[in-house]
Amino acid sequence: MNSEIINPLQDLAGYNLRRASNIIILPLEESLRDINISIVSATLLILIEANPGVTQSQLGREVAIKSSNMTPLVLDLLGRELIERERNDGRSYGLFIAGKGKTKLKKVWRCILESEARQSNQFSRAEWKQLVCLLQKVWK
Amino acid sequence: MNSEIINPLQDLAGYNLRRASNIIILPLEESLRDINISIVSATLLILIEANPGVTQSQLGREVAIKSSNMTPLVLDLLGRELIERERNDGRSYGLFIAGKGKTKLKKVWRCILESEARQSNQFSRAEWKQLVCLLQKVWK
DNA sequence: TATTGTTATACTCTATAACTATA
DNA sequence: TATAGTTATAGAGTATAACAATA
Repeated sequence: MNSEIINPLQDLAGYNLRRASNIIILPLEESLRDINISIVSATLLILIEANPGVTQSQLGREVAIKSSNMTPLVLDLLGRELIERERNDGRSYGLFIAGKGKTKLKKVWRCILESEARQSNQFSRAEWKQLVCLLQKVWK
Repeated sequence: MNSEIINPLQDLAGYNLRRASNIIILPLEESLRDINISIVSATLLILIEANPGVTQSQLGREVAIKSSNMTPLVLDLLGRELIERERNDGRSYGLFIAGKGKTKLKKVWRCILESEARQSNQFSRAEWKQLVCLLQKVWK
């Protein structure tokens, strides 16, 4: 059966945001899976590279991950030698990209930029820019 | 510590879609929680009302829920007497809104329209319409 | 007293596989 | 052989509470 059904949600921004988000995120998650990293861990690597010495709690605030959930994520990245950490003081660490992490990041960025390109080429450059601009206005 | 960190993802459409989606969905989920229903179940109620007699598999195709995950959702709605179902043939059911479901749907729609209004009033009507239009172009 | 990080735990959402019965 | 629905199970992702060490 392929009959379409009526969807009263289809003109709501919230619903369309969710669908559009999924249509971009899910294939990206799949291509990241091929290089053996989750989208969350990939995000952490990118933020650590851009902010050498960042702490777990700073990362958590930026991407809305609670400290109790951050711990296993960071331990996993440490165990895979993608990042390193140094004591700042008695209670916090500074996080840094390790050698293997730099290699992984190149692959991560390739996946992300391919994902972005895949979507954006059905839009004019002006449309794409405005989409990003409107989205930022929604959440900022 | 409140120092902002650098985020190289902030101009990517995928990242902004996810952030924007969350900023709308999370408060909506909270207001739906107050009336004791999840966003997924609320979506199902709305689709069942708009398509009386719809089957579980049709619903699943529309909102990308696998049949194995649909079963407990439908059983829950049946158990709470929000929907009813009738045998179509030996293997499928038609789903219908029950009396309690109609009452629940009024509350659900109030939550959804409030959520939509909360967000849209920082945009001009033209901007909002274009946002929805661009989002539909992303996923359709 | 507030902050950083850890541990343990639970709940939701989603994914897979094996199954039944029906078309 | 394909479809509709069920069951069981496992994995993410996220939530809370309690805790130790430190500022």
